[in-house]
Amino acid sequence: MSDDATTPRLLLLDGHSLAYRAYFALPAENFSTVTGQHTNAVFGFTSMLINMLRDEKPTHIVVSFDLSRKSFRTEKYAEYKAGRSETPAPFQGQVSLIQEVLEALRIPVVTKENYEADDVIATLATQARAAGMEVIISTGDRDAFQLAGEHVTILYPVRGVSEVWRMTPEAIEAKYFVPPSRYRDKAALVGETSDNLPGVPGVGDKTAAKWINEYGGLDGVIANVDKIKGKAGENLRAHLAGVIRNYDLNALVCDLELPLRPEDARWHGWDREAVHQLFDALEFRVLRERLYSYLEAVEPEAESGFDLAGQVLRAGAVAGWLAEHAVAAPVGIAVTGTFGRGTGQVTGIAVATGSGPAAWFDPAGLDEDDERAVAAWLADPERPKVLHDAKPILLAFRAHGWQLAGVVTDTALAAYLAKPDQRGYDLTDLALRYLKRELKVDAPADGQLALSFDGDEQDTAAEEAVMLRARATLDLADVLTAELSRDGGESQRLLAEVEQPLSVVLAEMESRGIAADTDYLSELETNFAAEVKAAQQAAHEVHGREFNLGSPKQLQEILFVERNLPKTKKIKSGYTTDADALQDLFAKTEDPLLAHLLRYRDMAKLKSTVDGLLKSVSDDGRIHTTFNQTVAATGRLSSTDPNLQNIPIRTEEGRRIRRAFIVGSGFDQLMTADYSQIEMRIMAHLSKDEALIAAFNSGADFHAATASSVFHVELGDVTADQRRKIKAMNYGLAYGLSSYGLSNQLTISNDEAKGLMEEYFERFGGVRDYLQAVVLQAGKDGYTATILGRRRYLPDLSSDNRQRREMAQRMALNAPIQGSAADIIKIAMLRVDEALRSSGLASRMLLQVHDELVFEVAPGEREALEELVRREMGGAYPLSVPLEVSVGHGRDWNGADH
DNA sequence: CGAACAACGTA
DNA sequence: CGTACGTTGTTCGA
Repeated sequence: MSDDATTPRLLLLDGHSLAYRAYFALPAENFSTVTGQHTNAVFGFTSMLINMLRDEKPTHIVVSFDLSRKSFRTEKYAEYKAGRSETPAPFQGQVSLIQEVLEALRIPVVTKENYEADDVIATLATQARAAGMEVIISTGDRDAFQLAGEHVTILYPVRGVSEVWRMTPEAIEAKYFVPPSRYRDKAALVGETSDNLPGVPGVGDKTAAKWINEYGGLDGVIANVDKIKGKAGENLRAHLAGVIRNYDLNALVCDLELPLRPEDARWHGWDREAVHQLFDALEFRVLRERLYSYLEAVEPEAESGFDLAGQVLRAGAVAGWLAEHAVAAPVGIAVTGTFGRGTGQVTGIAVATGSGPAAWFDPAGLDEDDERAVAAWLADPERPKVLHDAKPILLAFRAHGWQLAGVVTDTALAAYLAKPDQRGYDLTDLALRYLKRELKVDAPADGQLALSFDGDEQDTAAEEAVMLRARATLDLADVLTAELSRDGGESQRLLAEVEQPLSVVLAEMESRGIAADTDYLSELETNFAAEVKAAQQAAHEVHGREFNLGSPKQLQEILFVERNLPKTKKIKSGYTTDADALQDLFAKTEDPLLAHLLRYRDMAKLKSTVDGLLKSVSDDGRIHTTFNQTVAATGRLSSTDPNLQNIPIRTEEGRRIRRAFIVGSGFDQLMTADYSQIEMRIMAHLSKDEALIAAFNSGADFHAATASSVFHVELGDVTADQRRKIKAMNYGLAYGLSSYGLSNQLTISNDEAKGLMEEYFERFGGVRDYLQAVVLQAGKDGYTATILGRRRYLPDLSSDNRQRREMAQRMALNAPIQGSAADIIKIAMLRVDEALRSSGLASRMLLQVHDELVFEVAPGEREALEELVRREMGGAYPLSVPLEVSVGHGRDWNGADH
């Protein structure tokens, strides 16, 4: 029953006692800040506390401290705890620091004049038991053992700060031979050196226990004192007064008047910002990580209510409200509406101030003054705003005719930079995680929200919810800004100087879209559909009956059972039928069904791609993708609805789809500009490998140049096969390629692949050293970083599971390279955008495909645009090798290839 | 009807 | 047993 998750668990700590233990367990000279403050006791105490939070999962916590060395016990017996040495100098001041830690963690501290911490703990433990709570007590003072019971456990620190003994009644009885209820009796007889309470000479735990158990407690021992024989008996009679005094003094007081009841000590979590600042000051790096990783894993407990002075503004009231509340201090903005495809419609706008007032208004219900005021406010870069995921909102505002400027924090982008591996960055989730605030309140309970609106009785729950989101966004910005500042400002700069400005550029690109030739797409669709049908019929004919070629399940049955073909690689549901495997099978068996099947797959894929594109053409004849800025853990963008970053290019038939992306009216042609081998260039830069850098600086074909090095042949003598193999290596390196993988891809033996890799690293040893160093460093830091300091956390690097660990290692190899490439093209996009703006060119940027940018060229601007783009892309970031840009022009995306 | 899986397009 | 994505289609269980 004590495991019942609903039973409240109270953790009681003796602050002084634990701090003192920590002080002697950790060498003071190893724990001090730059200012000379010793922190060993603070560190040890906090470490013990975190462990107990983790292991005991208390719902309620109280820490008690002794107020001074004097107490009612010293009044009774002046020698009590006398003889203790003076408090060591390095311990001075650490208790107050511990209290600061507790304050930041929002853990209450209770003290009582004239009593010791143990008495406070005994009182709270007694009250908590009466209230049905589980109690966990941690103290280095053994007197507390008398409190142990079925629902009261003592954690007694031993050896350093990381080990405690769980002193259950059974453990106490096993160690001292008496139950907790007789612990006082035993302690009175044996004495307690640390309290300066001498016991009976020659009497230890065993003798005392024997007497106690024989006579039924200390009372019985005293009553029968004359019956006890021997030297021990004599000593007992000689020291009986001391024993009685000990018994009197070691009683814990269980009925103190305290300012707080156990029920009031429910732990609602911590002040993230305060912890951040305090741990910064204390220089607790590791401890902070431990605390964060534990506390963030805990299911947050939502705040039940939240004060917000919100009002629904009617037409004519908006201008005034904004003038009063949305001026110099940042406000949070949340909107409702529909978004996507480069546009949007806003149906409601909420604005929340940090001080409390919030408002909601309907953008369709504004009078002329309001409309002007809202437009001026939104467009004013000097009136700061905080939004969650500003891009779609910006697009919806634009559709309304409003410009948006002055976005100081986009909390979605901030949360992404803080933890780029998250599934999503939904405001509701973030509010719960970072603010412990529940936003999904359909019908707020009474008194949760003071909402004043004049006039008509109406349901305002929806408006309240949006205002709460606006406020949460504002509050989230503070927390995330603090979070991103932990690395010395690099992340904050990445946010303010790259991601946030980029979101505006992306919004423009989405808004523009790219012109599509729908007639041509329809024609393609018909063509591919016919090919699909032909391949399907041929397949059915060969096999002699109809079946669903699109069903891997049916396919397995047909291939491996009915046609009895050799088994392929195992997958969860049997054996794979993927293209690689079918190719292999065809090479082995020449079964004509396989050829038709492969043809079917190709055509069906192309057809579905064309179908998707046709469906996504907007009324303006253009396709408006959505660039997602918070999805890829490495820092890349992604493209959805439709995905324009995976339009076929490798096969001739696939390339036909690219011809459907055409130059729009009013423009002359499309231009593409892409970085050549940017990832290998980054590899050269980061690894500082002289040979690799030289290969790039030679200006020759990169794969041929590296192949000539590896195979020790002249550049002109590199064979196509040699180049092909080294090209595969070059690309594979950045992915953590194994010799097995390489042999698979090149269809060569594992030994040959191994030899190839050895030869490669023989010539490019710096690359191998770099890759090893990256994984090692990531293991130490817990994260990788790009050239702009974009982090990716990889906790699995220390996983016990080999598969997970090796996966994390490959991610660690790839993330700095792929991510730095993403950094560079993002900078390039910002530079190009700015240069286009300042040069007054009418040409426009339309798409980004990881290392490629697609432009629409305005009449007569071909040369100027090319020059501008080459300059801005090429100079985006200085590497130790040139950033080469290749450019192509054409009427369509295929023709603009190069 | 949504989740999971397989397959496959891109960099 | 090579990284990062998104989309389509099928299958399966709620």
